[in-house]
Amino acid sequence: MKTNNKEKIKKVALSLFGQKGYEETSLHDIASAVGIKKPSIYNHFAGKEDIFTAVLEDLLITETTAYGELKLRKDEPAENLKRLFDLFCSRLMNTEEALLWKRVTFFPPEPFKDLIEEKFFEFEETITGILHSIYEDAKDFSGMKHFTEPEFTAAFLCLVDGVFLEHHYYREDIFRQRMDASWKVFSFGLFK
Amino acid sequence: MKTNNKEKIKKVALSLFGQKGYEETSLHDIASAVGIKKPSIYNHFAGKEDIFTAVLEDLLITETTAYGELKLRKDEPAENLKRLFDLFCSRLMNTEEALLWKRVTFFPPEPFKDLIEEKFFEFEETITGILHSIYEDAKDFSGMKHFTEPEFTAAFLCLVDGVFLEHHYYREDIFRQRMDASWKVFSFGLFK
DNA sequence: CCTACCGATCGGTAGG
DNA sequence: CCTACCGATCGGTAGG
Repeated sequence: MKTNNKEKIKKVALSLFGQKGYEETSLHDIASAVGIKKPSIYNHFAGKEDIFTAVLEDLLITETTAYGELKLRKDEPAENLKRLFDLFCSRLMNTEEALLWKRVTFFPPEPFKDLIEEKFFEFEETITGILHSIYEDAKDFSGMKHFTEPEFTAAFLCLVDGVFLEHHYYREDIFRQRMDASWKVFSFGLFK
Repeated sequence: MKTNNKEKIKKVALSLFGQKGYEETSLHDIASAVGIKKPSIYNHFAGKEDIFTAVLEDLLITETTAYGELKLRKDEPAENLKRLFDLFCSRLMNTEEALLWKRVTFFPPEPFKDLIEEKFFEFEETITGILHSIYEDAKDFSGMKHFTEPEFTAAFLCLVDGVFLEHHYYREDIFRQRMDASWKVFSFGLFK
């Protein structure tokens, strides 16, 4: 049984950076959660910043893959948009990645400001790409009111950003009610 | 000319806590921005936590006052809702309080979790109260589609939460476009 | 309001 | 993978 402490460190760091933040998580915290002593971390990583970089890289791959696997159905824009919304909400509620992603996109630790901004726009392009396909279907679809693609995209991203933030504030049952109500008004606004 | 360093300390702390966060702001940072040495802070406050508590208290008073002064017009629900939305957006863009409020509601420093949660619900009640008056006007108003009050409230709060978050990500010109597009879809959803 | 100092904790290194 | 240690920085105190 190989222990593979390098993977363990990344896993623990993902969790602790998400819960407490980068600066508030010490290498001692990480090491003791893994079951080793602090200096042993340096066998696997060049330092604390190196751990963060590795964790963030894994996170982006995980997220991009998850959205890339979303199956869209031809000529079903309303259905497709709902699927994207549901995938977003479920990842938000069920993955450790979401917590760290929320933290670092909102309040990036100083040394990583540029890196995180870059990753943020990379991730947003993935979502924007999916929205583009859906819009292409929807613009000729009689069921949708007239919106430009930037309006369509902006309104959807604002909806998910609102949901994203509220997931942080409310208990799950209240959160679900709010999510449903917001979706209802949004889809009433978008579709005839 | 009285220097009034106690007020200076609060002002500087509001700004630094907002920009860098509570844990990442040192008493040395605060003191040197005020133009004094670190131990002199203890003439005005019992410690770092005491400064934070005082700043947060002032912040809540400022915000509650600002929303309390919002003038609503009888039987103009759509107009009133837009005013509330605009007040929210303008405070978001123009006050230092908004940055600190974003930070601490989203990722409260450990020692203040309970205090901040309490203040959060207190502030939300202020907004919910305003939305209640607007809904009372709107529910008999033929221009609004049928939504329950919880749906109405949830959808509005999700909209402003989305805007709140996006203000952080985008430059002002892009932010304004997104804000306008989101409001457009939202109001199409709410009103006939 | 200051200088001088405290114990604790941080990321990181030496050396095995 | 460990023990033992480093210089820097933290919040806070003594004493004037």
